Amino acid sequence: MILKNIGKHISLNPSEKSQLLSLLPSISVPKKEIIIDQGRICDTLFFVESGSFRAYNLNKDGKESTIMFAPKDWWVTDMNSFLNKVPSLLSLEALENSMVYTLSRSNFDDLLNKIPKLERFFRILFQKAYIREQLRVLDNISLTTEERYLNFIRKYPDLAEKVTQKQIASYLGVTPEFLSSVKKK
Amino acid sequence: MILKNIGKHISLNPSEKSQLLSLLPSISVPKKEIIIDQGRICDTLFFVESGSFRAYNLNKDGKESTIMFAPKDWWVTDMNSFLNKVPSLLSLEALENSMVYTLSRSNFDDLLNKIPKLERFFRILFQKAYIREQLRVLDNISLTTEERYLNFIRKYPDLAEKVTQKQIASYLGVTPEFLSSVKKK
DNA sequence: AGTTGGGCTTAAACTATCTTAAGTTTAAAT
DNA sequence: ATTTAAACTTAAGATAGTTTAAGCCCAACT
Repeated sequence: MILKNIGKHISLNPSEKSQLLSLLPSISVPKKEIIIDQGRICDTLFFVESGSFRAYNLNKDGKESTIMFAPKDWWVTDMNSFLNKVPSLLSLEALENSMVYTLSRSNFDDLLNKIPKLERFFRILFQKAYIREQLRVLDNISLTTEERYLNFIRKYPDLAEKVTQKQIASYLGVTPEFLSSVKKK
Repeated sequence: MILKNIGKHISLNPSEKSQLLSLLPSISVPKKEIIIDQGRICDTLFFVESGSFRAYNLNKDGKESTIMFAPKDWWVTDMNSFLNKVPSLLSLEALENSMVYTLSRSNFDDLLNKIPKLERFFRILFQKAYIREQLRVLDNISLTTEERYLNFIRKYPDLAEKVTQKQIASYLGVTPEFLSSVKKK
């Protein structure tokens, strides 16, 4: 699945494929396990082969904000921590039993040097990630909670069934109580 | 300035530099001129050599939302429109008399093929843009208007003086009246 | 079977933010 | 310099969202 994901944007020969896979050990993650800890430096980039994850931030008052969901076939990490070696702002938790490939920061750097085509792959990946986040910002500053909720279930219908409403509320930036009242309308 | 900007992440030889510059005509843009029109496909990537810009979206009710500011030394476009050839969601307007380099989509593709090192440059550029937008999303869903306003003037002190409060309010996602009352506190 | 805890709903009281509208200040244009 | 339009402020009343608290349902544990 990870090769197919990369194959969407670039094509690798068999030797490059095996080289890549050798630097990407996979691990299985049971439901509720946390693979990125807020406050620690995160030096691993993950690819979700199966299952799904939720990334959330906990503020000083204990309020939880869901930064992103990572369903299968997604790359995920705290990119700021991964790139700049600063403490992570988020924790990443498995929503269900999952399988991920792990790419360490040093292997990431090595891979980009050994297989320069991967620069293009990640360039496109981050370009799309940037677009996605920018659209989310626009949603956040211009739409009502109801519109954002409808957008969410339209864009991620599968996720919407898998996660709790409390988590959806914290993704939208409202309380679960208010989301509940919005849904009733 | 644009060569210095690129030099932050990769190094180009003189021939590459001249090849690059030959594909990046520069234009001067008078204050208030619009160089990206919401609704039209945007096939140009801009680099702000001097001056500054504001990108905003206008919704059906005429409400304006500021998606981003682009001060000098920034790359800017409607990335979704540029990459996917869909109508632009934003208009880009000069805040003052400015100078920009323009890179067309076809020259962009050509350059990346001719100078593969640029893949790395843009990979890093988009990686940082993604991080920035993700932090802004977290701000939007977890902070109060007051906190977001203070963050804004702390992160962009120069911009905060150059733009109107109406524009800052529409960047934060609140009305100018409310921002005014927040400032009074 | 009984208990515990989490997630969902409802409701009341409270706070944040919007809308509208008026008055004032600032900046642009003549 | 005068005029005009836009930006900023203020304030009152409306709507959106939070907080707290209670109750219900369902799954997990004892």
